[in-house]
Amino acid sequence: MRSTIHRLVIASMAVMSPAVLTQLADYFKVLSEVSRLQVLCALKDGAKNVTEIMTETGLGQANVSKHLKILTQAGMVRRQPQGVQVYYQISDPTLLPMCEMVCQGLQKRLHAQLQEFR
Amino acid sequence: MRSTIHRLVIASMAVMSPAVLTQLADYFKVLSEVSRLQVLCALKDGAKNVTEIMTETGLGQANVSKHLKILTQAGMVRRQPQGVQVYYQISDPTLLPMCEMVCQGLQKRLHAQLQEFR
DNA sequence: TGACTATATTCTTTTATGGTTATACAATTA
DNA sequence: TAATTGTATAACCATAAAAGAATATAGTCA
Repeated sequence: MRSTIHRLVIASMAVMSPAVLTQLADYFKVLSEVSRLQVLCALKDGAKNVTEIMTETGLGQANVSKHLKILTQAGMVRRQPQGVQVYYQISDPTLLPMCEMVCQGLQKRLHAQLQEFR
Repeated sequence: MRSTIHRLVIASMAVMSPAVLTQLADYFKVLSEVSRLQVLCALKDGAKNVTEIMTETGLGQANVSKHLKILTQAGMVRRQPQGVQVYYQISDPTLLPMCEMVCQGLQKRLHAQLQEFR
């Protein structure tokens, strides 16, 4: 039997207009690049400035700056200038739980595939 | 104070290898296209064949077929041939709850932005 | 003001992908 | 077997975007 939350989810998906789907797609597109996920991981436990993010991720300066702009515009990170430096931190509280949810799903799927070899 | 689940999530993000990030990015990339979200919405309450999906989404035949292949390879939908027709249905149970979670986040963000005008 | 550092932006190249058209393949029926 | 219907694939074009190099901007200090 389907849980209440599951039925609610289905109901909400039923009424998704093209505009909402576009926003959803845009959100996922931001997360569909390894470099941006690396940047988010670098910010997992607090604010960092651009240089720190560069060294932690190994990405180039222009690259990091561009990705940070995309993440900021998507509302996922918050920008905080401090003198010459600019600190960024994750601002979207649903972001990490969602990534965790997806990872668990991927893990389960691999586990199921593994079972088929036995 | 941070909740337990939040700390667990942070802990798991901390150990994400490039390989895992790549898988995550690939997963999100599949969901980053409006057409594919439309297809998933068309399947929200049960299996449909390709023709039915075409009429519900308004997408072309080749287009739908390609998107369904991508969704299938990503493990999000399951393929079931029935004679000449091929039925597809959502196979990833975390998919709809995750979309719902993101939509609520987007909604909250817009609501907060709206408050700033008052 | 001038020099220096940190970050942002512009430009270019390259690659990836969505959509369409045409074609191929598979299953059913005459 | 031939014809028809449903689905998949191939080839093409157009667009989008990621990465790097060069340049611009902003803040700090001498």
